[in-house]
Amino acid sequence: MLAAERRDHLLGLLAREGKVVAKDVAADLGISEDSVRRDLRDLAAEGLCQRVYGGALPVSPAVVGYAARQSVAPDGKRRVDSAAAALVRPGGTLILDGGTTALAVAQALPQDLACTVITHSPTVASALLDHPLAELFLLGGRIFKHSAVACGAAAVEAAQNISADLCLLGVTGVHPEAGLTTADAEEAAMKRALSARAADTYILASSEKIGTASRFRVLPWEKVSGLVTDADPHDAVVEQLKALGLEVLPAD
Amino acid sequence: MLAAERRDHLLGLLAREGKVVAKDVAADLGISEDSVRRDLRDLAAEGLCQRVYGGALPVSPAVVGYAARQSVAPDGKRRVDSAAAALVRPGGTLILDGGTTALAVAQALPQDLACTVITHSPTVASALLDHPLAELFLLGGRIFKHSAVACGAAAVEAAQNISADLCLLGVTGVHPEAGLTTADAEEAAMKRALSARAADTYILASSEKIGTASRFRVLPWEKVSGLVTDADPHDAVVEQLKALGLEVLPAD
DNA sequence: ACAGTACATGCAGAAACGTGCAAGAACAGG
DNA sequence: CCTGTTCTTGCACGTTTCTGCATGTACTGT
Repeated sequence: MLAAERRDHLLGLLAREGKVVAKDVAADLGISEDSVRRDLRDLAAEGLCQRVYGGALPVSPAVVGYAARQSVAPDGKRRVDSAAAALVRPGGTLILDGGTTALAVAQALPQDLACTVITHSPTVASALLDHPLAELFLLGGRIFKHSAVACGAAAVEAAQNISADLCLLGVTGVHPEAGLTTADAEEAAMKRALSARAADTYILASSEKIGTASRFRVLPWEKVSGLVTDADPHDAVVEQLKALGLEVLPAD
Repeated sequence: MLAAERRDHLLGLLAREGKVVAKDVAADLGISEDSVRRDLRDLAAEGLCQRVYGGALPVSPAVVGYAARQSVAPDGKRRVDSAAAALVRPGGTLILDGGTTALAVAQALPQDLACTVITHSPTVASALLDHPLAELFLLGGRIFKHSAVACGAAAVEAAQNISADLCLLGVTGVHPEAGLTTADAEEAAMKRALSARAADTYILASSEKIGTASRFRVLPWEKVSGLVTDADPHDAVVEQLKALGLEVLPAD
């Protein structure tokens, strides 16, 4: 039995039965009470349960959903996505790009945040199906399989009919001179079309993207409001971007 | 054993069993734990799994539940889906509805079948992303979460711009007098719009749907070419449908 | 107040981990 | 066909993490 499994098991018990008794679980799983207690302590530290004498109780349901999702997100991108999710205002409209980082953002949207999400990614849409409050709008078009998003003329046309407060774009390259770049021309055009429909555009860029460039330009810096990244704020490239007047949101 | 094989094996285990224990896999495959760990590390870097102490877990528990649900799909739907998939001709264009049965059809499409699939379901689209030959076109619109498909004016409008050889629709009720019915008016309208764009419309109906009716009429029998079902061909209701001139394709 | 239980902490053995290294396979170029 | 390069794989090593036990403390119910 994996340690992470135990944690899931405990969270499951909390959700299903509304409580956990350390002694019983230890007996059920055939492990020591100490391990159960340690797990519960950790979960409580992350806000996933409320520790009580003898076991643990769930915290408020909305918070659980959110925090539990956080706990299963891969650590690397986790901080970028929650920082990006925090940009979304209650009641606002968000255009969300495709790609793994954007998907992580979708999963990081708090369960108690009511907002409208517009996306051209069936994957992102699927991930948000069980979000209790998010309104979903899907942009159709021909699907580009390698990136799993709708692109092309139809998709760009569909994008013309929407508008939003915020657009979160993933890119493959973030470079001071080359600007924001990606590997496919159609994708680049689609990202441009999405960005044009939002008041503000922020770029999602995990640290390995910083300082690299791909074949096709997506946007010049002037069209971008900011950058969400987990890169070191004192990184040379990041400093250059700040000098360009870009808002850099550190993710930690 | 090829490295790519190992990766597939690991992903398969994750999907089927919901976890991977490095030690066990190493013993099973007769390779070192180091290789397993390296693979898991790589997969985690690509966001395909979550690395934990002792092994790995799927990225999202929801995905597992989903994959597990598929794998234990009742035999009934399985046979309906392959019978329906057989209706698709090489090079043809298929409009595929949303819902679990349609999803099963998507997964039953032979890997060597080149065709175009048009769908308003992000879930179906996601499922076909890894089909090597299928061309995918997504119909956008407001997402109705309970059924996980795009519906409404925008979606209907998007449907006007496409046409296809075959339309496969799932419904919740199949009744000789009431016709084909479903539980939601918007969904019913969307299904009508899809059906209107295809030369032939076939209905996907696992046996429990036969003889029942829901609130909203989707189509009259005249607009339907046939029915794919795993119900007994000599069932009274099925015989009635045949008498109406319907082609009934048995699934076995 | 007292007994019984739950708890935190420290500790030690075991297991898992990351890294560097070397042997071998696969491959490209001559 | 040979050679140099790159990639993969397994092993060894030191490090980190986990787990159960022991100990002393805190809490609960009678």
